[in-house]
Amino acid sequence: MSEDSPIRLRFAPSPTGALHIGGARTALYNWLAARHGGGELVLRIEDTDLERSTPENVEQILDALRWLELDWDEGPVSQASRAERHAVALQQLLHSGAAYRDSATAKDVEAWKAKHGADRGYRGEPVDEPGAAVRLRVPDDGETVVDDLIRGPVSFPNRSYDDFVIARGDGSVLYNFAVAVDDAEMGITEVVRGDDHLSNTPKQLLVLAALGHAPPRYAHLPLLHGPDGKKLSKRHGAASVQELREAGYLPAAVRNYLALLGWGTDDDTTLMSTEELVRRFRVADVGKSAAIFDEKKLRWVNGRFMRELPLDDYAKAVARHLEREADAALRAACAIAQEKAQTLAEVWALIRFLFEPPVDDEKAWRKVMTEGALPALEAAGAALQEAAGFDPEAVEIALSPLPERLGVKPGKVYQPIRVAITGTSVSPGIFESLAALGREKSLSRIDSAVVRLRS
RNA sequence: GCCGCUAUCGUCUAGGGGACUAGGACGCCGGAUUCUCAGUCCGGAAACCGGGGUUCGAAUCCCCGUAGCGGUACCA
Repeated sequence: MSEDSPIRLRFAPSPTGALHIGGARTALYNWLAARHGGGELVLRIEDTDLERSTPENVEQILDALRWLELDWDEGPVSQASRAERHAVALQQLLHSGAAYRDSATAKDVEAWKAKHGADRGYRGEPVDEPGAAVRLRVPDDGETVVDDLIRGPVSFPNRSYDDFVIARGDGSVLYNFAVAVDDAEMGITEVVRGDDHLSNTPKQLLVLAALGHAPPRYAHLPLLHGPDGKKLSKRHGAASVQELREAGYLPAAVRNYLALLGWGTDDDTTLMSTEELVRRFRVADVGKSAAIFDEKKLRWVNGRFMRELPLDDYAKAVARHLEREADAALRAACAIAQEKAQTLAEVWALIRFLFEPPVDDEKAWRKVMTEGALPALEAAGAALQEAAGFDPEAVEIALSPLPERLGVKPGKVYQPIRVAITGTSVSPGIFESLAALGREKSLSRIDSAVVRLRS
């Protein structure tokens, strides 16, 4: 392994829909490996599958990568756009005899296997039909070894592989062929991708060998599973990057959490800046077993990142998520809520009362507005009316003598106030909340509550 | 069926023959912070898939089994 020559990696998603969390992690690992090693990252879109590869799907993936703040040095290169290069390589194999045309259908292959045994790959007969599919000749003996950076050498018996199709009858080329050609011609030195490609790698190695190309180094990442141990999918909640964004997670937190899924530091560090991730990440240190995506831990990581954000950045992130202006009012609101939310989506419930009338939470009202509530609110209103100022300290000075004076526990005073000004029983600190609301609105909301209690 | 990968607390992991009475983190449970919720702090329960080897000694190495996952398309 030469550390001296610059490495070149690629992230090569197929645009069949939104970018999945698994795909996002693969992108992240490629990005971290490239940045760590001072190498280059190429973005290649595997769009040789005609129907499913729509421009919308491609845009969705680019969008997700941009949101994650994972940049690339080259591309996006459309694999389909390299069709001419693929055709040249295909001709080369046809001429050398490494590949041949075969008219066998899937059914024929099945029948062949029924006859020859399931442990033996299909071997066809060359035909002289221009419209027949092209298969690569696979040796009957020996084995093909994938020297995996994560798993070590993994060998596959050649005879268990079919002479697989590398080009359709119409001349369009198939995945395992296109990938091998592209990786070689684009000068990729490390292929970091999902485990689901491990069994396909020998085919790519065979193509590379037939073409006379040296193979890149491979690293196959363990797959990501949902909480039920099955492959991650829509039914597991937030399964795509888009959903993560909508759920109010911070890109930096997502990067941190995703990095930890399958990779850990030997000193148990959990929270890391992206710079630290880049500095410490090594593909060879990635674990071998599948990991389960646990949104609870992501929430915790996200909460930590949110609390550490400078107020300005915090307000901007909240504003973007709420699609509002990051104005002074929002900043002030964020200031009292920052310690309490784990996701951007949770912030609004905490600060809503500053922008809209109290919410209608009947349950909270019934629970809090009991006998002692009326006198408490009347006393609070009077005290706030006379308060020397209306910053949190002044509000506290005005209110703190009330519990003792009324002979009740503090909660009996503060909770009714909370419900009166916010409509519900959960909010930021009561003094901060009152101060942020302002004297006028605070008094009028307390008044309204008093009126309602009297009726 | 065939080929392959994987297997430490519920989850993410540390561990690469003796330092392991198996460590950390999330989550969970309990306590504290006497304004809610959250946060923070303290404490607790919780794991080496099973069976054989190798070795003075195995979570660590080997084999078998079991389970999970992946591949096996003229999909990517």
